[in-house]
Amino acid sequence: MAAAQQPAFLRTIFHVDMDAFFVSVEELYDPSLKGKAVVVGGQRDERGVVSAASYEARKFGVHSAMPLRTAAKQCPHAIFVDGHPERYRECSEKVYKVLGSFTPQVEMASIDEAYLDMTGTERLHGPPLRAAHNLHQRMKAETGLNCSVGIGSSRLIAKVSSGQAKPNGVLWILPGEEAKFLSPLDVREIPGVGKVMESHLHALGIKKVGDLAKLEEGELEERFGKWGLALAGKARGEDAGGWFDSEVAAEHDAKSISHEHTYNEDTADQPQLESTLMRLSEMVGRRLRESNFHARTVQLKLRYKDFTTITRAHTLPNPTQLDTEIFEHIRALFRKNWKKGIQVRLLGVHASSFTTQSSQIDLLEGGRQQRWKDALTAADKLRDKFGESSVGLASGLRGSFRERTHENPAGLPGKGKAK
DNA sequence: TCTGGGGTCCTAGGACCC
DNA sequence: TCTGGGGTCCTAGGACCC
Repeated sequence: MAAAQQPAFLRTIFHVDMDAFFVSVEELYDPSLKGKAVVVGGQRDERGVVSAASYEARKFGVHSAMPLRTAAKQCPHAIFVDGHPERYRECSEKVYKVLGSFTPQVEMASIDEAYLDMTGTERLHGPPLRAAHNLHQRMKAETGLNCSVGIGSSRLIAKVSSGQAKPNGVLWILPGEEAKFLSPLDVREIPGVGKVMESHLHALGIKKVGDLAKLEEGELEERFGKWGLALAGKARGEDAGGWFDSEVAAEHDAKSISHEHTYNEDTADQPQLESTLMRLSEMVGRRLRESNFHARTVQLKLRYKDFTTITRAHTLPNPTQLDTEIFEHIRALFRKNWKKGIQVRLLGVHASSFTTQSSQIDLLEGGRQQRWKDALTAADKLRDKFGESSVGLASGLRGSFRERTHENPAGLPGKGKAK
């Protein structure tokens, strides 16, 4: 019973969503962008998609995930800006600090949105609307950024209402009014309903959340499985199952780490492709070491010119966090699965099935691995100090890496011959 | 339209074990 | 003799989110 999964007490959840976050951060660095059509994510002629668009640009139909070239056609006068992830992370931390001063129960759901469990904070902050308006003001004063706040009795209601409050607004859905609030909205507004689910529902004549709520739970389950059942609960405003059901600010460990690269121009040049895999393996290995994870499974992702995409995984007998080991397996997967001569658009390296320690390695192996780990940790530190380009096991693109790749196929550090 | 990069979760089939 | 089934691990692919 979905209803039985609801907590016995009434919760007050805030969902705080920053308005056009990337664009707003760029405006802090360059105020002349204010009020203009701005597209963040790359230049107008580049391969890539829109990360964020200003409200002015949205008037011309530009939205995130749209190809940059399409955006340029729809809104020729837009200003195109490269993204600056460090800036966004920095601002996100400021946002987190402001939220944390209202309650310790803060969970960043992504770089620009958070859930707050404000249950029982009335004596400190007053009723929800007052708390939300204070928060809203403080956010502007301390970060220079606008946000919208949705308030509800579940994460779902809070999330959907912050969406309805945009831009720069606050919306509180009173307990008991959940179904009434959702009913006139498009099914697409429900988190988890994407393009595919939407068209399935449309095919059944279901356009609004209200149509969904009228349907038998059993029918939804029969048609869409576990998902359909959750959907029935969502139509009533319940956090039906999965992540939505978890407590706000519960700890979640990362489940996977990955890096991928799309070429500006497709290529079938093996040394170039393998050098990219080396670089991606290094990036993944580095992140594993930073979080002290060892991965049991490594996965190659390969996208051809025609966009057909395959993934090939390999599970290791001993978990690893070493660049060279990751690369060794990734390269083997690549050589086994790449159709030689066919142009490649994207490569990716993915690590998962984490353990906190590398399990059971014999002493000799262990000693060798420890020396590797020391060498790599030293390299990580150098990179922190002098930048990404200062240390390369076999990194870089084109020309310069080619010789290195040939003479040092395993990308081994230090002097002497590989092998 | 010509389609990024980083994630999470789900499904489904096959292997293997009991 | 004929016919089981559950559980877990692994892999591949896909929907979805920001």
